Amino acid sequence: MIRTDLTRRLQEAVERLRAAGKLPAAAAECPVELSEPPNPERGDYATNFAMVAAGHLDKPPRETATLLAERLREDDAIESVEVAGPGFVNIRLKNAYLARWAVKAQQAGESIAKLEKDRPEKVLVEFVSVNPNGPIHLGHGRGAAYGDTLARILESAGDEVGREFYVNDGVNSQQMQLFALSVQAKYRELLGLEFEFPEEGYGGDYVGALAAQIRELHGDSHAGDGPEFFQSASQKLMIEGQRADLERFGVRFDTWFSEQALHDSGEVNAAIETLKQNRYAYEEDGALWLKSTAFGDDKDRCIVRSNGRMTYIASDIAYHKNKFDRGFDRLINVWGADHHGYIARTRAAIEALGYPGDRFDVAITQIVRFLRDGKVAPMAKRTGEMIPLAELMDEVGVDVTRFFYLMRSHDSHMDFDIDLAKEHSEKNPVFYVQYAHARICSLLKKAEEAGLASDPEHAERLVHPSERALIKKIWDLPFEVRRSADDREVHRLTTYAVELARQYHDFYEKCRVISPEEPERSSARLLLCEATLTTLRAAFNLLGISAPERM
RNA sequence: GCGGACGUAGCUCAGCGGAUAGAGCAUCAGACUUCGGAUCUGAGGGUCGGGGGUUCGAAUCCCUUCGUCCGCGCCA
Repeated sequence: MIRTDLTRRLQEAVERLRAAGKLPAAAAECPVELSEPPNPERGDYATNFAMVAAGHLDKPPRETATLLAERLREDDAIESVEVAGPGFVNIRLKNAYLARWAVKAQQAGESIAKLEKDRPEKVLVEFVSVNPNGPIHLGHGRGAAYGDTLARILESAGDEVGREFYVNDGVNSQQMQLFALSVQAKYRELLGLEFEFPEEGYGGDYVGALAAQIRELHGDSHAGDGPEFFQSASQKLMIEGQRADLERFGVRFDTWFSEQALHDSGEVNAAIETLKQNRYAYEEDGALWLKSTAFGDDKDRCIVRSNGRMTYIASDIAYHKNKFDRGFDRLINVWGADHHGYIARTRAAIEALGYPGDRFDVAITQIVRFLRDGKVAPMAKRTGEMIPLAELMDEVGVDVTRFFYLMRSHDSHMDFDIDLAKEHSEKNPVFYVQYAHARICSLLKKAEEAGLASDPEHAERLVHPSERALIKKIWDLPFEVRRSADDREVHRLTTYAVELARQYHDFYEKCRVISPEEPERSSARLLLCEATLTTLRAAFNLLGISAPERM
């Protein structure tokens, strides 16, 4: 990409200055960083090398900057260089150099977002993992959108990525038993039998609908069955529904990993044995405890209750062991902020089993506050007060919903104004971005009708400031992919998409593309349009939104 | 009380060590009888919650204080 090529040129310039004795040996230690001047009139790129180096080199920044600038002027990619401010070196690139990058972008197509990695990692992203006792609702949407896009970005950045949904289907689970009892009560109610709805049970409308569905599938003969039947039957239906909603949301998992399978295979018991052998499990008050305090947790955690039943932690321990044993180099768990307190104990368990805790990362998505009619709208499965994700997809569409979640940093609290999302959906930035795509499609069609086509031979006709800015912006995509992958900051891609669209609209206003009287310039501009089109598509792909040709 | 996240334009949010702090929405004023006006141009609007520090330089890092939110189960 342009930035890496230019950085290499800067490094070479520093190296040559050092070899010529104009800079001390310590110069090699200083990183060369590329930034952009505040105003494009000052140059295409800038470096603060001289200022960073000042501390190491014992040389005034402007002096170093001047030396560097002189050397850079000899570079065949560089048009001009100026030293500015406290010691910035501003660089203007040659038109011909940028034109070559326009051609490369057009040739690369959507693969412009793909990066090569020297040592690709095998990464497992576990996300959503909603309990099978209710539909996917708006509260889950953020983790779904974030986790999925993170997986797409990591793949694009060169890693091998698995996506996994952990299904809490354990028969030990108190929550699931309570849910099963709630369904059972509704089922009996449907049959006109006596029923006892559990205290604190699941009261949402969907629970009644679920009971009716079970009745339809399995008949009326289960009134006497225990909660096992109802848990198993409801789980199956809930998971099917979750899977369908998520697929519609553009989220597909490689594996749906069953918690109960860990118990059935004996992996949970085996993991507990290992912990005992490693002396990180001990008995007290008739229960079995994980000595997680040995790894920095606040308190030890119960693995097996005094009544002999296992806690969710027991299966969690076996689960993370299982992930590592499947050969993953890195585990990324996407959790909501309400699970923040579980990081320490999970990492402790991993280390107690002898696995590397630093290979376990948790990305926390902050709580979303939903507003409706100007009031906070609760999102609670227990009471059924919630808005299903499917409902929002019905009303505003998948693209708007996904983009909305992805626009904000996963790490910041956000307000989701449901009314605003519905009423002003046309003003959502996603349309701005998609419009750029549709506009190019229609333009290319028109050009074809006029007998004009792109041609790399004339790329050097791209000299207008808007054309130059667009080429640079296009080549920022791989750069943003790299940064987003490294920092797990997925929302940068939405910002990028808006910026790329803006740059295109700007170009479109200022540079007439189809002009038969200037066929060479037209073909150069068409090439740039094609490069923008595929780059937009690459970005949309990462965000999981569609690329409409007409709107 | 302890731990964590967050306080940036009227609203929703970017920026997270660099040169005059940005965008969208909202408000106001404009654009070639249009290669799609779902676009573009401009204006107003800010003690970056408050206070200390670190350094050539802080919205960004550290400390402190106030405010909001989330955790702190032999629930998942």
